[in-house]
Amino acid sequence: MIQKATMVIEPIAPFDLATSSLVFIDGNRCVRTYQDGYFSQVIDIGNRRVWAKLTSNGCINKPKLILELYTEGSCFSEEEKQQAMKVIAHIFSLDMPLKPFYDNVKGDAIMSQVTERLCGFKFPTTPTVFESLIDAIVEQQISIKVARSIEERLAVMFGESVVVGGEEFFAFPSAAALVDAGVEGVRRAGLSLRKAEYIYGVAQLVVSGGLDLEGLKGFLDKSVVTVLDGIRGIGVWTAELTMLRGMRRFDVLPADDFGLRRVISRYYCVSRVINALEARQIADAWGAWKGLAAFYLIIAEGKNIVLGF
DNA sequence: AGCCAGGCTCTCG
DNA sequence: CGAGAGCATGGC
Repeated sequence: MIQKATMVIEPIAPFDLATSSLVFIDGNRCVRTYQDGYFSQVIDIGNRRVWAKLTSNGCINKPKLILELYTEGSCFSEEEKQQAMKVIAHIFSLDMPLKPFYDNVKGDAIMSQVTERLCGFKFPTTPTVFESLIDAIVEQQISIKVARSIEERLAVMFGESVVVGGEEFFAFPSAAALVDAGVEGVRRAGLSLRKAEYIYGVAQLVVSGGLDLEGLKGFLDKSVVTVLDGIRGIGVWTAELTMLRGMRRFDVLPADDFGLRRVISRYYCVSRVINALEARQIADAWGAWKGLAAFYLIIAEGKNIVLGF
């Protein structure tokens, strides 16, 4: 018997689900995707997981979202519904106003145009720090498309599943599941032996209690980098991407990122190759939003937005 | 076909 | 120490 619950969420304006979900387009439907106007993935609501489907029923300046939850089992409690809304609000930072960011970049001719064109874009984050950290390791060096297919494979192979109407959906794997998989198991998702070792190592650290990733949220940026950088397989880039996407620290710029430097240079330096230091200097103008701002450029590039002056 | 992608570690010199 | 090879897969 399929259980269904429907809720309405009213995010702080502006918010645009379509732009914010661009990165999920063409994702594996069994894991996480944005298609036909809805975002979907398995989310954890406490004692169980459910399949969540999110659609927009408003406009950018008066956003309204419809969240549907599906599972087979007992019907949803009020508490579970609240938790589900909380997770969705976390993923899309629905409680974070963009206006201060937009106001802050008004003096930047390029960024002000980009934010105007992409008004309501929020860089999606992950429900847990662990998910971001593992994703960031997967994403080291390889293209985003390759990384995503490996991430989807990890979920299908090792994630808990929810069955809805005969269809199986997969959550991001827990640390314990990755430890159970072993280095060889993790490698079979398409990773190099090296990366499989890194991921297994992190999972083992988490399971053993030697690494409290959620606890790092209380640390200063520098301390988080120091802790994570000390773990095998994790460098500054991986630590910074984890802070940005996993801890919603939108002021962090992963300046070592090749693609990010390329897009900054495309919009700010006539495509001249720049190093991490130059990238950080340019990004300083975006203030406490530099990481988020950088992703505005990436989305702008993806949408092939050409700026006029 | 072969090179490159949102890095990092390990090994040489 | 600094430079350079090696890594897995998919897209071009």
